[in-house]
Amino acid sequence: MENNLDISVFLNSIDSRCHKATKHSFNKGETITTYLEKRNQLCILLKGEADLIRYDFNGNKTIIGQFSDNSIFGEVLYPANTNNELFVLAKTNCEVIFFTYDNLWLKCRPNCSFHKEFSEQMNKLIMSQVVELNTRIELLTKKNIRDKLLSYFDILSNKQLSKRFSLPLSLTDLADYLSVDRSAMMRELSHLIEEGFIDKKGKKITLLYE
Amino acid sequence: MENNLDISVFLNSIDSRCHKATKHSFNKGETITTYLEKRNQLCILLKGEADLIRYDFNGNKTIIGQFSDNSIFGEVLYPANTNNELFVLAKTNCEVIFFTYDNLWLKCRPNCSFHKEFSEQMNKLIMSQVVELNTRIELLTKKNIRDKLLSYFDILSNKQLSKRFSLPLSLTDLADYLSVDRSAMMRELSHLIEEGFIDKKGKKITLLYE
DNA sequence: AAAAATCTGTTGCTAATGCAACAAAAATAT
DNA sequence: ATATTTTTGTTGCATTAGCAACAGATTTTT
Repeated sequence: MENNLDISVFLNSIDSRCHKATKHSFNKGETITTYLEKRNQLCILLKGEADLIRYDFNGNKTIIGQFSDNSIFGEVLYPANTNNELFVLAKTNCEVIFFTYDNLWLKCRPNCSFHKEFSEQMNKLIMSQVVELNTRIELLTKKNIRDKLLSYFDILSNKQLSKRFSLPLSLTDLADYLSVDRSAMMRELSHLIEEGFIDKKGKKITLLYE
Repeated sequence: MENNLDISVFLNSIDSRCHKATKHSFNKGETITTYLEKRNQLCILLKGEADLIRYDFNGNKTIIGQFSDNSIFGEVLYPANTNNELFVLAKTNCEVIFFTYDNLWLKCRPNCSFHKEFSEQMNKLIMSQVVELNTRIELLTKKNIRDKLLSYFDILSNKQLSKRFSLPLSLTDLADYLSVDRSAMMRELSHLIEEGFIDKKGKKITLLYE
């Protein structure tokens, strides 16, 4: 928590301390960036929420990533990918820092104090991003919707230290996050309720087992 | 490539330059580490191949991660997770560097030259890990086996700069990586061949479209 | 306060996928 | 060189999950 504050303070100081970084604001609905072939952009979301959207060759839209405060994203973190169009869309008003990857590790001057701090903070930031990604993979590798839901609830329950917790996402977004059909997920939710595994009142979920 | 060499040289020097890191060797089949509640371990695989294995409450075994040279892994990169047992198994003989996360960012002394370099190299290492993870998520979020396979082939084709390339994994491992049933994947492969999308001779795949 | 957009909840149908089981081929160990 | 283990390939069957479509509730916009 304290750590999170530290990082926020640091991130908000970046653009005034380093001329290689630029800050931009976006309104809800605007496109923050597209992932093209140049593969050199790295971004930090200072404020707001944004989705990484994929349109595949069939024209299907999928939300493949969801970003909030202190999330990092950008082309450099993605595999070169020919057949998809990827772009980041502001879900709410956003503030974003942009870097060019090539410049990232070039020091302004030897022992530049900013870059030293930057390098350390960056490590923590990316590490927590890795935890997020591994969490998602943990869920995506479950073979059926029931296990995906139960594992997801389990993680939330752990995080909020209670068998009773509230969903941080809309059910529509949750279906995207777990990469399953929304209606199929709703059906499975109903079954879990019928069978007495969980209780659900709006966004409040209670685990009834163990 | 050159960059990779740099990193390897650096990584191999770690244990002689920092007393907080320890190097261990493992034989094929040995358990490198288990992910417990302590949540403080970070590891770098210097040499060899290892799998991150999950046994869930039903006793199902899944390979949820595959590591090779210069991969980083360990509890700190994983969500706290009660119901699963996770451990890393050596697929071949392995050399591994172990850190305790708490110690990671504590400098030996102010301006310790090792930790400066470490911090920078670590950034690159984790970033490439993030690319790997995003690649996997990109694949896992495809709704059907066909799209998973075609996207995977696409990425390989891009990487090896040719419509003709060879699979770096056994088909069994590939099914695990894509998190699908092996026999269902084999069936889909057959269909892709029948329908003339791809050609397959052992591990050599040729894309016949576009 | 009304209109528009988004989210929730449900259902029928169908295709896709997981599971079990087995045999042949290939790779590894003895 | 032979035995053992792992990988590949295939099939039938049952279940799951995707898709399409719709209505009511809720939220956001005007």
